[in-house]
Amino acid sequence: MKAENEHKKGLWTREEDRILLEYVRVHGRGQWNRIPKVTGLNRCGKSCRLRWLNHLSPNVKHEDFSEEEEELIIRLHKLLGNRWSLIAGRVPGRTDNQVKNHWNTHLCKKLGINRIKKQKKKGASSSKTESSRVRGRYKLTDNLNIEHLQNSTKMAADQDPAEKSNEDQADSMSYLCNESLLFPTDDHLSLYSPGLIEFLYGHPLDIIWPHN
DNA sequence: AAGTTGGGCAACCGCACCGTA
DNA sequence: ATACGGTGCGGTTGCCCAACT
Repeated sequence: MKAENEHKKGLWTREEDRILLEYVRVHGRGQWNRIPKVTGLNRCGKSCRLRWLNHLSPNVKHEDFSEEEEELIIRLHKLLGNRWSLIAGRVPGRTDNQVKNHWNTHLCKKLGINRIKKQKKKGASSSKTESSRVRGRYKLTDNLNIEHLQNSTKMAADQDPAEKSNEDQADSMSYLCNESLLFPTDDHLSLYSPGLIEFLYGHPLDIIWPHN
């Protein structure tokens, strides 16, 4: 029998939260698998990590999504698809789980997107391993080619804005992201054309554009 | 009032990646 | 080269609760 099966599952109690918070306060983040041994908390490391990232971290916002956040998520989803962690990375204070849930429960409805209805009973997981296996993986360091990104976005920026719509630029970026290129951090935002930034954020950003 | 249904969200699962010994 | 532990990710499940019958 695997040890993981001995760990408690389900919703977290206040006391469990308190123990986990105390652990992180003393030891910092990481080494999640040590938590059961160190604290006696009957949760597996993965569960502890998830609880911290999604709920206990001081960086997590717990209030409802604002209109601005929803608009940003919709724009980012148009660009990136279901890359929830990438999307969440550009929505301050929101986790990938929050973004994913909000998209599936609210935004799909708002946008009139049909989702596959969730299967209520067991036996619905047959496609899970398949979807996990087939899913194209990406990671920040995978095929990272800043020069390629720079050239591509510069090409987009060099075009007459009147001739190239933001949606076209978004399509270009979608292609780049599908090619596993990095969706830029704040440090790399300046690689984007002003038009694309405005498309993503709904308003211009105060950025110095190196290729202007 | 009791039972049923469906939405919302927290949490789990399985897989992939990364670093290191 | 490879085995292994730790971590990250997206899809899915299951619980809770309000609305409905």
